[in-house]
Amino acid sequence: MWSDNQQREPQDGAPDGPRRRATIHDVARLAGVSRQTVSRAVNDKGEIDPATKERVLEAARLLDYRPSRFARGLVRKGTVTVGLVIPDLKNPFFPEVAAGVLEAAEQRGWQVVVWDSRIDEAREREALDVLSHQADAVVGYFKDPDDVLTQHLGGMPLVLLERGPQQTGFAAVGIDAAAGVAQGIAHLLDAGHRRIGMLDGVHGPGPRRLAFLEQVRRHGLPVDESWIAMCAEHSVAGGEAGMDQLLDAQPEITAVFAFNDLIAIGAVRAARRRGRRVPEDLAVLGFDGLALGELVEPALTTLHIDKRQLGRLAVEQVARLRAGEEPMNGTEASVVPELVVRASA
Amino acid sequence: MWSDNQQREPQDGAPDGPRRRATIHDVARLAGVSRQTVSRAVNDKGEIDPATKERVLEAARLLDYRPSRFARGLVRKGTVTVGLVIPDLKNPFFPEVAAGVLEAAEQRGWQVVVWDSRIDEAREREALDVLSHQADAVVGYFKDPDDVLTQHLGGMPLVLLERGPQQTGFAAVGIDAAAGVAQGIAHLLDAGHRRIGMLDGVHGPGPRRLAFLEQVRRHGLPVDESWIAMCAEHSVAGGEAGMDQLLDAQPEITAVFAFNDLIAIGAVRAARRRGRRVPEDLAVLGFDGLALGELVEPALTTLHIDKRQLGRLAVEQVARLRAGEEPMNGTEASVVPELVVRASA
DNA sequence: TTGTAAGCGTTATCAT
DNA sequence: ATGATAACGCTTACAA
Repeated sequence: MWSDNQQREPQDGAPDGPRRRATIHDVARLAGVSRQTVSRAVNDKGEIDPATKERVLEAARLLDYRPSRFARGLVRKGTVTVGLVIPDLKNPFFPEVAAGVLEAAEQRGWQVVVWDSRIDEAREREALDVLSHQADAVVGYFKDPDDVLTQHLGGMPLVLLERGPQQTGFAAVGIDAAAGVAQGIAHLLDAGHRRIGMLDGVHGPGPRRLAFLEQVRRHGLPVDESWIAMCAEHSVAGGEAGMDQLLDAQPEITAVFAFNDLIAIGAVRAARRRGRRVPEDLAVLGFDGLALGELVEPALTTLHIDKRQLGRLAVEQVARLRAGEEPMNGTEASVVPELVVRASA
Repeated sequence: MWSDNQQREPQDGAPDGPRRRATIHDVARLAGVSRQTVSRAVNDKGEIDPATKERVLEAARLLDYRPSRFARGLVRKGTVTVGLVIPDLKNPFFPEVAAGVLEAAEQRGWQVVVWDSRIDEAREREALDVLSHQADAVVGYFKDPDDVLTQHLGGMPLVLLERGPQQTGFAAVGIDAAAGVAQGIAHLLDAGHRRIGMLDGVHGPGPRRLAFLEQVRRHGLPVDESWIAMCAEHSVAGGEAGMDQLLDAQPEITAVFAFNDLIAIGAVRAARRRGRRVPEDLAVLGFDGLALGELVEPALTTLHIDKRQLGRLAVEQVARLRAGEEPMNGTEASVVPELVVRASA
């Protein structure tokens, strides 16, 4: 029987190995119907006898049949998968961005496959290599310049997170650092500070540092490289180390602007460890608006960013790209920080 | 020319709509070669003239051609996608679990599509409905009982997170709450506490509460329902509310064991707000070991869980399931908490 | 080096 | 109500 079906049956060496998955054909055979009928039963379309339907479903159950998503995808269009590349799941900032991406994607019926690049450029590229085969578009944080990205993209649409128009030609969603920092420095100025340092988190002169320098110069405050310390890590530990450095270089500062909240919290800890009271002796201003900032002592004054919105905007850009519309750059699509005054500054 | 190709060209109504994606066929036509040759060029196999290869690649570029992942998946086996369902990306606990899942999945060359169920059982089911069509297995947090899950699984393998053998017949990865709580209560006892309350986070008598009751009774400490308060939310706010409740019901307690760190931090805040010093008047013990616990004041004593490991173990279970091996339950595969003593207790 | 043919597992269309 | 047949877009033999 079925002698024409020269299906290579598994050798049955291992008693319980991962056998070949059952196909619609197998189910049809077992139920004694055509594949079409199986399809109808499984997708419960009408036009099928309840009795045969039950029989088919039973056969499917028996064989542990699940339709191949590939075969389905091939014939039913419209399954969209976007890749999301995040640098560091341990920084509370990024899970919130991810939440925004997931939320917006779900509303459109899209799926999101996530990659944790762990702040490693090689891993960023690796993510692109893989995702360019598995996703319809990618959203994420990348350090590489446009040409390198293009190389690993294989033509797949990309939306960059936190990149301004000067930094990339790709579609992007930015943070209006200038607007944020202006508020922050104004606040420090109001409190009487004239000697303000910065704890930066990136090497090149990124938007936050640039904005800082502009504000500080506009108000005629003293500043040069020694007023800016680099934090190797975007973490509390990184902030502590950076603050130590900064305080060694410029002991006279009365306020610091930190690249992000984690660094700011580290700065507070280092300052206190060195005997300075915060904010009395040293004011600390963060950038992020993490929930965490409310829980530390003193509570962190910070430039709050709507992280979910950042994620949502990115998905919106993907939609534009897919629709063939003109993508926006990180100035046109951006979220603007809002000063939240708490105790630290 | 090509008059046999009755391809329905897009009506070209919208000038820039999302046209039909180019297929390997289109590229072949444009380059004047067979589809096979295109395939060779794109996947850069050998056996192809460098000149034609270049010509093909150019054509592909022109048409913005990207191979269909569905067609590919159909013919090349081995693309594995696992779904990950997480209840709350804003609780720092879960991103770390996710990081573990991502890490282990990546090592196996698997992809992970993530769903945020936002602690909503309806959304959990929805996630299963979708993922049962798009993933090869699912890992995650689910509240529904086994039979409901089965219904939405469509035969797809499932690995439950933080579920013991009494709670599910599915494969699972658990947390050895009993071992953890034993350490915690012993510590409180050592410090002289005899009146210990609990801030629970789930309604039914979950493993943490059960373990708490067992320890407390074993040591002959007083306890009844009034010693346990429910926190509606697993958050700092939830912890504050719960602590208020507990302190109203049992003002005499000198220590609390909290369902998780966020709740514990809320408890500290509520206690202090009500004029109690922590830990002098009231000791607070958390459960999670969030990094955050080191940053609050006083630093949180907690039962630390290796969250990444939890995620890794879950992926390992998926591998077993796929290999047809016997899955483990949440006792066989589990992570055991470790007491980390800091200032709060 | 290149092309032809067969199949991967499904669904849509059109008969029956 | 059910079945045949033709796609869907790609890769892997096998020929040429």
